[in-house]
Amino acid sequence: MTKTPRVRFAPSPTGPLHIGGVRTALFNYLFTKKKQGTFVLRIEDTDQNRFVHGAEDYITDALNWCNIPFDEGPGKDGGFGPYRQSERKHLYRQYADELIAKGYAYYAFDTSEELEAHRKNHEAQGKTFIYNWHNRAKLTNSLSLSDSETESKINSGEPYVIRFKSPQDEILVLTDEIRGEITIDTNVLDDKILFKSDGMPTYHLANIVDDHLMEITHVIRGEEWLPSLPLHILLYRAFDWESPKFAHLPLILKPTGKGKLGKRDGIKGGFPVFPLEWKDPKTEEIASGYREDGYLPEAVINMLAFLGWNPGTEQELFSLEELVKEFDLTRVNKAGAKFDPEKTKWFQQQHFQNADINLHVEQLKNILSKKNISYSFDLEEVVSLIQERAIFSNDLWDLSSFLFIAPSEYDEKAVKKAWKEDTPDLMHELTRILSDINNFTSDTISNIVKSWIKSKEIGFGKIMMPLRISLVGSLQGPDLFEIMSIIGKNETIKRIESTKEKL
RNA sequence: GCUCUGUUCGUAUAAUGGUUUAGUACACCUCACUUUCUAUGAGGAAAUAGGAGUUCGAUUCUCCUACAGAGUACCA
Repeated sequence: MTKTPRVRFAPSPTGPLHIGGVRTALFNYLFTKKKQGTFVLRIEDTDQNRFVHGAEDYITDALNWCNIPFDEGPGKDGGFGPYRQSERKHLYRQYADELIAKGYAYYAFDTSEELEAHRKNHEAQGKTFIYNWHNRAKLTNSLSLSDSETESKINSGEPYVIRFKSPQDEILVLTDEIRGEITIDTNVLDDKILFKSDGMPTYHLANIVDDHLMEITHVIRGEEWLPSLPLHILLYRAFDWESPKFAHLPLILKPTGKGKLGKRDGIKGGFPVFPLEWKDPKTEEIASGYREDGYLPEAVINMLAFLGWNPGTEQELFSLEELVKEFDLTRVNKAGAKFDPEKTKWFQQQHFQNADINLHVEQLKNILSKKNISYSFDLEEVVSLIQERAIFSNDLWDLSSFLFIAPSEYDEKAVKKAWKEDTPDLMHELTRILSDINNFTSDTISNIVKSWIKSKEIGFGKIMMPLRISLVGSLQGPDLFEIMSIIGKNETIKRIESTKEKL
């Protein structure tokens, strides 16, 4: 009997959460929800220098918008709080001390400058400087110094860090849920700092302590953490704690070129890399977000889920519930995936088409009231007319604005193509025909107008194109007869006549 | 440099030690539909990085090479 999982998403509040982070959160969510487990949000703010105001709110807002809210986290205590590492500061020191007492860690007094000099020195000789068994006896630490020397240095207030004493001559075989076995020689590991001279733990210590204390069963995180896995496993061993299972997700790469997806790629490619819009508090710079660009959260989630995962069937369109049901960590890919903005748009289009029409009616209503536009149409009719050509909610307005506002300018190319010498006369005749129609529905208009055109033995384009220009302003848009029935007889005739005058 | 990880059409991916002419989707091209622009439908082109080995048989397993990514901070 396996216990219900507890997973955590542990971002640091150094800026807006980008879609790679959202995907990590999503995979955690899907994994744990499939087994009725718990999704914990933990804020890793041990580096006070990089703290960005508003970033934490952004993270929770983004998760909520995506419909993957956390069960436990800041403001939602589940008995394992607090959930910000800055608020757990007092906890970590004792664990570092425990490791020292057990001989798994030691004090080190080397300054950053000294270490930097060593690195440069080694580099010049073509070697790599690693702070570990190889040379720690030659450096300034509690292993090379006598106990009294160490004590006096500490008592005199000299700054120090606590380092992990990584073992010598050991081959570690680690298991990753996605990648399988990973082999590593401990001799290439360095003695990572666990506790900084500013009194804060580093990521590694805080992470292991918190995962243990919060009873995390599965650590699902980005591939960039894979190189730290040996250290983390070693730490669990040193504490004599049961280690959670680990899964490292493939990275999301730039759509073109090399490297992982970054903020600049979005600007360059004209697509958002953030779920929500973000305004940098310092530079006032605005980074666009999927929400503000009109994407549905379902579409973003669906797209993200398919970056590095697939259900093994040919189904591509999934609701969140379906994803929860189908998700399986073993079906996650190992290789990094290039991000595809086009495919994202396709997911959006599909979800937009499948969405409830009332949602679109509401959206359009909001847009209209924002623009202060009064109308007398049935908006549901308007939406059903244009829905199939819309991808984003803003398209709803772009595609229907001509219904609400008569065209005042006409597309030049269209006019040149369609407005000929005999057009005014034909249009005049058309208005007379239209005005005689009593039942002004699209079917009736269509029948009457079409048979009139046929009887005149001229091409459809001769009538339909100038008519479209009159009603729409350009040679675009949905079915003309539907348009006429929505805007009504009077408006239709009015538009034809005013166009005739202007052209 | 060193360590780890990875490599199937342009992109995301499926499949299996043999029933595969390697499937699907996006993008691309062609055609159809249409009064126009979309949308839609039908069709097309397009891939197992290279080399060796194991095997009756490898895209699938092993090794080497190449390439790519990540890590290599008192950042997470």
